Amino acid sequence: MGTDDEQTAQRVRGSHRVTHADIARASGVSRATVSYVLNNVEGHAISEKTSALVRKTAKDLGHVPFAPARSLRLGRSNIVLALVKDFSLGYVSNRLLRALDVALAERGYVVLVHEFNESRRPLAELWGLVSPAMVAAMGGLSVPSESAIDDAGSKLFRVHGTIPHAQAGRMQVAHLVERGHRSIGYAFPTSPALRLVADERFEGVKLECAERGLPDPLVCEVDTDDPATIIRALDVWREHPEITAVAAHNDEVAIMVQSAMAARGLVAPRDLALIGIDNIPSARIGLTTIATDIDAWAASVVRSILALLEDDEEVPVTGDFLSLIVRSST
Amino acid sequence: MGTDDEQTAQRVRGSHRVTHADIARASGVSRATVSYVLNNVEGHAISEKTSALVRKTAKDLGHVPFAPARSLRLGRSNIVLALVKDFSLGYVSNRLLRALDVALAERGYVVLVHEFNESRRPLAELWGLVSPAMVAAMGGLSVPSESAIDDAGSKLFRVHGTIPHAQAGRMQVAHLVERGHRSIGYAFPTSPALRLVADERFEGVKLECAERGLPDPLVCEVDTDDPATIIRALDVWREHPEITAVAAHNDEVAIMVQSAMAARGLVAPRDLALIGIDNIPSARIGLTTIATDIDAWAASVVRSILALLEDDEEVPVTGDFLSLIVRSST
DNA sequence: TTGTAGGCGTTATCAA
DNA sequence: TTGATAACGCCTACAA
Repeated sequence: MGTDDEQTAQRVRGSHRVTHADIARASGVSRATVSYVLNNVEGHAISEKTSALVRKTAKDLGHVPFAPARSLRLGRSNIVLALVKDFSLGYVSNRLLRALDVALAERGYVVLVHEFNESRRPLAELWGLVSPAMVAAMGGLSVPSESAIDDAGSKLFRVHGTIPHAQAGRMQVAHLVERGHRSIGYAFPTSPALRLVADERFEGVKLECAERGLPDPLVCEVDTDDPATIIRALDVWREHPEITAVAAHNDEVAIMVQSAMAARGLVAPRDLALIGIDNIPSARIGLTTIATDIDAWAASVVRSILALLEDDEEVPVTGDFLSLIVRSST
Repeated sequence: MGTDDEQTAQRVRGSHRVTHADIARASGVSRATVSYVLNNVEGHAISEKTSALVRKTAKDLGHVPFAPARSLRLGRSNIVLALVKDFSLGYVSNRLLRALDVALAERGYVVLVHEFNESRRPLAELWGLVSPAMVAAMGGLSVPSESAIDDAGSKLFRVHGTIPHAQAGRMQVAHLVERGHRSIGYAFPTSPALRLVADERFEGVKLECAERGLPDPLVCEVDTDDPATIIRALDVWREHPEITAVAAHNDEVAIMVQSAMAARGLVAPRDLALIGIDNIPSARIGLTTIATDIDAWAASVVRSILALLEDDEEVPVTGDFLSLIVRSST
C-alpha cells in the first residue's frame, strides 16, 4: 500500500514527527483507536489494556500533538489572542490576562498576547500566521482592523471600555475638592499607546471640574520616557500659586511627579497634593489613588468572554470596580 | 454520506470560510493558480490578467488565509512563542519583545507571548494548542519542559542568561563603596517569578562585598505586593546604624524603599543611600541605578534568534550592556 | 471493542 | 502558462 511508501519517504525527508499512525502501527491498533485514547473520548469503551498500551507507546515514541492539524480538522484553533497596543501592558492588564488564562485553560484554550501596531503590520497579515478563536482587544482598533477580525471568523471582545475611566477621573477631582483644593494641575501622558484611556480619564476630570464650578485644570503633557518633561510640568504648576493639587493620568506618572517634587525639595501634600489612578504596587506607600477591584473586574470580563466564546452570547461587563484609596499624598 | 452532513452542520454553524477552491471556481482557474497568485510565488509566470482577476476575486469573496491549513501543509508554523514566567514582564523585557517582533515581522514570523506557570499547566499541554517554530524562554524552564519543547520540534532560545545579572549586582556594590559606604542593606524580592534573576543579582552583590572585604549585606526580603514588608525592611536597616546604603533588586523595589523613607521622614542619600537596577522610566528622576543598553542587547538577541531560526546556528549574545547611571540617591 | 475511510485548506509535484 | 492530484496530521461517522 501507499501508506508504507509514504512513511518511508517521510523518514527519509528527516521530518521525524511522530504521528498517530506511528503509534497505531507500533501498538498494533488503528489510528482511530489512538485518537480516541489520546483524547479521552467518551462512549468508545476501549479496553483498559489497549488504552494503557497506546498511551505508553505514545510516550515512548515521544508523540507531541501537532496543533495545526488539529485546528484544521476542527475548523478552528483554541487560541485566544490578546491584542495589546504597543505593549501598553501594566499591572492591571497583566492581572486580567492571568485571570483569563487560568479560566480558559480549564476549557482547553490558551491566551496568547501580541503587541500590535497597525502601521507596522496591518492586522490582516496576521491571519496567515495565527487564526485565533477569539480576539480580545486591549486597546482601540481601527474600523478596518475590526472588520478584518470578523472576516477571519474570529470573535471579538473589546476589553477596552469595560472600565469606566471617565468615572475614575471624576473621582480624582471629587477627592481633591473634598480636601479643599479648587484649582488643579493635570498630568497628561503623551504616549500614543495610552491615548484612548488618557482621553477618557481626562474627560472625566474636565467634566467634574466644570460641574463643580472649578476652573479648567492646567494640563501639562508628560512623557514617561523623558523625565525632563515631568520636571518642566512641575515647574509650570509651581508658577501658578493657585494650583494646590495635581491629578495624574496614572500612578506611574504620579510617582514621577513625586520624584520631581523631591528633586525640588517639595513634599506632598504640603507643597502640592497628588493623586494617581491604578493602585500599582509601587504606589502603595503614600500615594492616594483610585483603585480598580481587579479580581471583580477580571471575573466579570472572564464571564463575558466565556459566554461569547462558548455560547455566542453577549454578556455585558457590569459592576462598580473603582474605589478611592486615601494615602498621605493628599 | 457523512461528508454532506458535516458540511451542512458546518454551514449551519455559520462558518462560511472562503477557501482557495471558492476563489478558483469563481474566477475560472485552478486552485494551484490561486495559491501561486496569493503567495506571489516566483517562477510561475502567470499572466498579469489572471493574477489580477484572482486577487480581485479573493478580495471580493473576503478570503482570509487559514493559518492551521498552511502550517499543516508546511509542517511548521511561523509563530515564535515567548514564554514568560508569571508575566514577570517589565520595561526591559517589553522592549526586547518589541524589537524581536519588528525584526521577525519582516521575515514572516509573529511573536506571541504566553504567561506560563508549570504548576498551573504543564508545558506539554500547550503543544496541542500552539505549535511554535521557536520558543523564546524569558525565564527559567524546568528540565522536563525543555525536553518537551525539543520533542515538539520547536527550537529553543534562552533569553534568560544573556544579561550578566551578577555583574549588575557587583556594579551596585562597587559604586556604593566608591561613595564611601562599607556596610549595606539588600532588598531581595520574594516573588517566585523573579527568583532566578534575583538570585543572580544578589550573588554578585555578595561576591563583590566579600572580595572588597565588606561585611555581608543585611538582607531583607520584600514583597512588592505588600508595602508593609518594605517599611519593615527599612526599619530593620535603620536599627543598624552602620548601614548607610541599600542596594535593591531592581528600580521598582528601590522606589518603594524611597517612598517608605519619605513616609518616615528620611531622605536619600542623607539618611540612607539607595541604588537600583534597570533604569525604568519612573526611576529616571533621582534614582541611581545600573542601566541596560536595551537597544544593543535587543539587537544582539535578535541576531542570535534569527540565526537559530533561519540557519540553525548558535550565535552567542555578546557585549557589555551594563552601565552605571549616577543620580541623586547616592 | 476496534477499524475504515474521507476530508479539513493549503502547497508542491508533475503533467499538459 | 495552467491544472490535477496527492499529501500534511488529525478527527469522527459509520461499519464490522
